[in-house]
Amino acid sequence: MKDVAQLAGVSVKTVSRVVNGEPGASAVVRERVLRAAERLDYRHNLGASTLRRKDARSGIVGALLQDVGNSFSAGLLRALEDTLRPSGLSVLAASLDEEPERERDIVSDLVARRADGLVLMPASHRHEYLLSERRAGLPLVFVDRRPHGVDCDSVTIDNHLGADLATAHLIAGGHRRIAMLSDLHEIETAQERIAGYRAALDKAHLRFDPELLVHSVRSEDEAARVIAGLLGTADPPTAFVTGRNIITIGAVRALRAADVSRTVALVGFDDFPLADLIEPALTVIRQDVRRIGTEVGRILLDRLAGDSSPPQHVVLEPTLVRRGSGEIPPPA
Amino acid sequence: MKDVAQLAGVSVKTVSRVVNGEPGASAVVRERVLRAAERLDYRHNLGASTLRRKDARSGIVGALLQDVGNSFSAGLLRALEDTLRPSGLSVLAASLDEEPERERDIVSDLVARRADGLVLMPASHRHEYLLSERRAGLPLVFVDRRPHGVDCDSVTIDNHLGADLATAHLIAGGHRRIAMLSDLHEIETAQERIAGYRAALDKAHLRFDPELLVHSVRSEDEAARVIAGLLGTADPPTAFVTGRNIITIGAVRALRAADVSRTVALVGFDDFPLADLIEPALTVIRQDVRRIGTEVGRILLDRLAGDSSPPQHVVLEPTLVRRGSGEIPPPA
DNA sequence: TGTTCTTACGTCAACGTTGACGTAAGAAGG
DNA sequence: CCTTCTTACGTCAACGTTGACGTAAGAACA
Repeated sequence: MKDVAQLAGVSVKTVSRVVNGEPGASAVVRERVLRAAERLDYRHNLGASTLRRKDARSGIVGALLQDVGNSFSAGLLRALEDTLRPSGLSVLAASLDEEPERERDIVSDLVARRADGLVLMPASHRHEYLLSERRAGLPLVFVDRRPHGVDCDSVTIDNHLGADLATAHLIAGGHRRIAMLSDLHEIETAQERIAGYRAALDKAHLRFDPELLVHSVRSEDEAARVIAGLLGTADPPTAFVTGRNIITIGAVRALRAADVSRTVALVGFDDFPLADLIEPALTVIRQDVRRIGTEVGRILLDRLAGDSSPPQHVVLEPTLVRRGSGEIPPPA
Repeated sequence: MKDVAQLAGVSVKTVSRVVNGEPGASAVVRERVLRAAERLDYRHNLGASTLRRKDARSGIVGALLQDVGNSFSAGLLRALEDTLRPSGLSVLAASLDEEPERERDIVSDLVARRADGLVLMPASHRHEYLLSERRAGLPLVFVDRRPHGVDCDSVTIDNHLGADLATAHLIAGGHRRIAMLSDLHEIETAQERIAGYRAALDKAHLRFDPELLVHSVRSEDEAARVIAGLLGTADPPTAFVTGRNIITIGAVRALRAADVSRTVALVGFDDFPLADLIEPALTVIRQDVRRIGTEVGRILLDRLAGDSSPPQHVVLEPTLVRRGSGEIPPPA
């Protein structure tokens, strides 16, 4: 900036004015400054700028997601980006892979970077460590999972309802032995889905069989193995509810492998691209990822605009999408 | 920092030493400083730190991708993140949606943020605007598309080969009327794939029929419409090559709708989750997304470590994955 | 014993920028 | 004509941090 000022024959402050489009610089000077900046390949230093400015917005929002490579996190990231960029915010994305330690590290990095806000799909279960950031006024929006120990905004879906819908749908179709495969038990979302499953059984006065509930299924392969095992029992389930997209995929593979994909029913949690094209088309509980991301972005923007009302907890309702796999009747 | 220093009864410089883990602070003082920092909720200001430091690494790498929500960009982003984070780099991701203007805006934003490097899947066709950044030493790695007008590293796949493989595979299967649907014609990648398609036809001495080549297909729906149209002609194609994942999906839908998914062959460019589960399973040209991302990350890290050798142009070979849809023979 | 080295600090300026404030010259107003 | 206002600048300090350098006290050594 000093060099530009010298070349243009003005003071640094005038260069600053021109660069920031502030008034107080004549057209002639403005032109001269811009040419000098051009000649010297001058680039504004945003870091120095935000350091000096009072309102000091870094223009960065951190998005700590489960895995930016999977369709749920990726879709969320995209919706978030679309909502925030028009306001000049950039999104710094990170994958947590359910590792609480990573979460802490990345949060502290983002705090050190003076991120304007944080979107968190937490890997940890307790969030007291965020209290001081909240006190300092850092906007914080939880997504997909609720905050525990810190009072902040969140956007989640009604997991209980989703699993209930899935299970009840199968029951309505005549099934009485319905197995459920669920994600890591430490994840609250997974627990809620299990609760929804059990609630649907209860409502229908069906006995809960612990054999039919397998939790902490962590991979496609594991899901496939579990299903193969269940199918091999004396009194196998006639339908499955799968608690997460990768589990659903593992389930499809296992049902195919056992050649029962047209005779055993399946309702998956989470929709994904092509779910309607596989055979039979997958009946799923869909969460509107785009909507979730947009809500998160909106809340964040409101907070940044100064909204200091009490934390909101937006709970979106998932919907049942009937496509075939969930409408297979039990054997007569 | 000043406050921490005062509370701990030391100078700011000592606080700085403790915060940065530099030697020259006794255990007692260190402890006192840390406690004071804790008490005051002190957070290190990375912006100020990098401003002052000589080597001034911001720790940010920009990733300008086509759409962080689609599986290709998302997978790339994830691989990139995994490669860069161990070196303390965070990834700032952005979607370009094939809009050159966005690309410029975001690049200039990242330059102003003093990003340590840029990963670019460009929407623009000429890249001279990056010359000054390169001169300034900004590491720049193009991915999926080659740079034009700026000399920098790139990681691409051999698109010509990929389309050639796909087409030749269909020809070897007996097909003689093979249609190709391709992405936006301005995208070089799309042009290369068309060239590969034509080369395969030439090698087999098959006449190129312009009616069978449709470019600038931009959406799933458009792909479906185009295919429906082609199937309705007097001498319809017996096989399709689709130049991109969303086109492939549109094609699957159209073939299903016309009830010819088991009689018309299809080879898609780009693999995606579940491609093996649809019926018939999709034969595709697969690019190893993980590998691409890892290569990009590696090059970037090398450059940041001081490697100033001439730009590398890594070209990875895509592979044909036979699953069924591409092995359907032409009607007798 | 004096000399040199080491350790553990402190002081000060600078990184690139902008807010607060000052000022000179011309315009506007009486 | 003088006064006041406006415009177009310039000066200076400060944002939070760290590099360069200084120094006092004790350790090590001859």
